[in-house]
Amino acid sequence: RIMLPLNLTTDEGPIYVNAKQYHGIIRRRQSRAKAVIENRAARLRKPYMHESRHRHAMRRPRGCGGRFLNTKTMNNGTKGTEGKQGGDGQLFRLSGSR
Amino acid sequence: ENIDVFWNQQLFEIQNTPVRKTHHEFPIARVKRIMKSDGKVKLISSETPILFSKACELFIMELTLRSWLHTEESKRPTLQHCDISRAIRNDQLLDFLVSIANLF
Amino acid sequence: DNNTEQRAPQCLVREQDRYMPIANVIRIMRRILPPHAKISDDAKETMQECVSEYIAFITGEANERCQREQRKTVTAEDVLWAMGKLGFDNYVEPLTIYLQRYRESESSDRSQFV
DNA sequence: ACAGAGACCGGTGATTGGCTTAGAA
DNA sequence: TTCTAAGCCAATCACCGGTCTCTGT
Repeated sequence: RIMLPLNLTTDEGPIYVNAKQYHGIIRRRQSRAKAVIENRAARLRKPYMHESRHRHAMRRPRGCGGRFLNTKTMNNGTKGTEGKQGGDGQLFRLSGSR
Repeated sequence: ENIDVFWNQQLFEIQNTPVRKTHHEFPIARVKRIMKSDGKVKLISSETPILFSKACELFIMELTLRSWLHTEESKRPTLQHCDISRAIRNDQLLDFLVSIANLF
Repeated sequence: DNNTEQRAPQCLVREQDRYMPIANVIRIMRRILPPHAKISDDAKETMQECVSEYIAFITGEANERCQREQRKTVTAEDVLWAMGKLGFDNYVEPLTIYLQRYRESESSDRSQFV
């Protein structure tokens, strides 16, 4: 086991690593530090990646359990008088399928 | 140990699964892009990302299994971040991940 | 369409360039977990980051061997060699078999085309 | 001659959130 | 006990793989 050079970015104390991986870990650490400096790499993750897919998901019809539902099986009542019962096969949560 | 039977099982699967049609669990183009993120890499053989795709399957399964052992030890049904961190600290093979999975 | 994707100018490198698709990662994780097992969201993201680091770590070692031998192309043999040198001994034999079987299937496909 | 990069294109599976309640705390 | 968060569903569209030309070895 070999001790890694103390990293200033982390408050962690000495870290000992596998001798076989030591040099590779050092190289990767340098490469990542360089990438952070060049690309301003993201520290936090975005809530979603694509605006179009986000809008698609928001616009899709959902069952009363919040699930996306099959639009083909759904369309029974042509009028909007009662949308809840009938075609919606997902009215209740089935037990054991959280 | 659990890990040993895992590797015997995987070796058996690879030897016995017919590779009729080339179906990969991971997109080859993205494996190649991640490899290229290292600016020093110049050319990449066409079969290298295919090999890496299979290697990623094995790696994810091994790390998930090692993490799950700690999940069971804590009597939880949910594998969470701290289980992966414990798995990384538990084996020297995973030392290369200490930088990215910071927790203790 | 392309303009709508430019919302957060925080990072120049997109997540879809740095990580494997998370749905694929989750599918592989569930393959070895018991059916009743659950996975937290940050565990999924952590596994995603670990896989990327796994590729980059081994690629870096393989590429250094290429540079030492004055070659420009990273081959499958370079990757297998790097895995062995970095201590991933369990991966070498199964992946060697896998590579061998892959090459056999590909050469048989090409001989079929006559 | 060979092998991989890059550009193009058409098909397709990864991405995606509201509700319920399991289960982390 | 309180109340956070993971699974569930499937339709769009960004991306993947296949094919081509071009370049370097």
